[in-house]
Amino acid sequence: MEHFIAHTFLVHPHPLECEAVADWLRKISYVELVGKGSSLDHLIQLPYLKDIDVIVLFAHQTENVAEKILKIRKLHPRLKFLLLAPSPSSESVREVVRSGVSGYIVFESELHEWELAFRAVSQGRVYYGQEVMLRLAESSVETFIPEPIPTTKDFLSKREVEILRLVANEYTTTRIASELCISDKTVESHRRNLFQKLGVKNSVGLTKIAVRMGVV
Amino acid sequence: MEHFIAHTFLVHPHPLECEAVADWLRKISYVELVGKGSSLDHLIQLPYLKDIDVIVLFAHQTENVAEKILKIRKLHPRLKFLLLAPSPSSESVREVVRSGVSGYIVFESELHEWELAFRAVSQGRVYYGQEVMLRLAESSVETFIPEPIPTTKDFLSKREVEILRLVANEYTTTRIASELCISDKTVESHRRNLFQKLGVKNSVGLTKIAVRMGVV
DNA sequence: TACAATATCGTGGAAAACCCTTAAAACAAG
DNA sequence: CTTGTTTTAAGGGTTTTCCACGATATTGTA
Repeated sequence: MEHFIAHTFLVHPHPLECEAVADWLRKISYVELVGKGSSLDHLIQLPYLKDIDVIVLFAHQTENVAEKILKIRKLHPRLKFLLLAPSPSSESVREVVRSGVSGYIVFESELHEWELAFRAVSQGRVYYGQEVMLRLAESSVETFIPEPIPTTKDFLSKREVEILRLVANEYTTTRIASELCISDKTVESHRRNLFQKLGVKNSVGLTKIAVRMGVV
Repeated sequence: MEHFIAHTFLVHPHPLECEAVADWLRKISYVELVGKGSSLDHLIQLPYLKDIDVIVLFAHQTENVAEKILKIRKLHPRLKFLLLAPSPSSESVREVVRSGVSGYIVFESELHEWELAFRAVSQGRVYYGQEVMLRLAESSVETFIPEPIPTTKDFLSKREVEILRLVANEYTTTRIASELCISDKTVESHRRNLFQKLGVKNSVGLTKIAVRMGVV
């Protein structure tokens, strides 16, 4: 049982593999595949673009990908991208991440990692594979921390971020309530909504995300 | 009420300030000042060196400090250093941190921050002030993550680290118990010991430390 | 203005976490 | 072989979290 349905669009340059992957995606309970195409260009004139949650993008070279993503994201900032690509170079990884992809893993990733990445992305979090992280680490830290966060923050309301911060600061529900002058029950509601939106099931999960988001 | 007593040695190059700071330290309930000196060199031939928990080190220039610390730590790896120093340069910060100081804050830090740093260090965690972190971020990431961790891990037993990992992975007590084939009560014991050792009061706190330690 | 998202507050109940105390076996180090 | 730490465990509590159902007011925006 999943708490969410991700309306997903698949981009894969090889028709056969595109089809195969599409079928495979359709079998996943929380994925609703709304379309597929061989390149990002086909995507732009789609009428139902704004109903899409996640774009799963297979790219064999990351040359112009970053700017295309940037262009699309400018029109539809809520769109999330999960990029599957070859092991990146330190130079390319930077601009790709800055373009605002929410997830970035290499082709060689295990199914398990794919799952993790997809769930993270479709729930508004970010996920970078080990190889990507390594390259990012070689590049400057400054460009790496701030960029991917906004997606997540936009996804949460102001109040929710506030609650998230306090939860991750070891405040109890009661304490948060009195701090914000609202009812315990309201705090619980927010907390529950956070669970749902972030796809975790308790405060420990929230805390890890809060750390990753940098709200603590 | 504190859960710990930190046997502390103070190093300050200026006699007057050394005396003043020493007195100030003595007033703190969980500090037991076991000695003071004007330089690290005085420290090496101390007979009771291995009964010391924390060395609070005021250093106006960080030139040779790193190697001195390294030398001392080689003989007494359990010794923790809290370094008070001027705002560091990107070059110096790296080697200082690599020398294994557990805490590093600037002279200008507020009392509040001093307290945080001291508690962290004496409990085997690490604490770097904002300024230090910034400089570290400018330097490479790789050199920054791994070094300070071992102190913390030494401080925890193997089993405790294991429990910590599972807690931070959103496992419930019952789940952990069945995973490790031990009683719920045992898991609770470990969890409580972790609270005590790490100076936090719930699993959210543990989680944050686990993330910092890199066990998740 | 109507619709969606957000923020608010509730009941009731089950599960998990947390607190205090005690203590025995296993083990390493001195 | 004693001493300290780790790992194990239990009884008997309180508090907090989490879940499953609501419900109403506010706000922003198409």
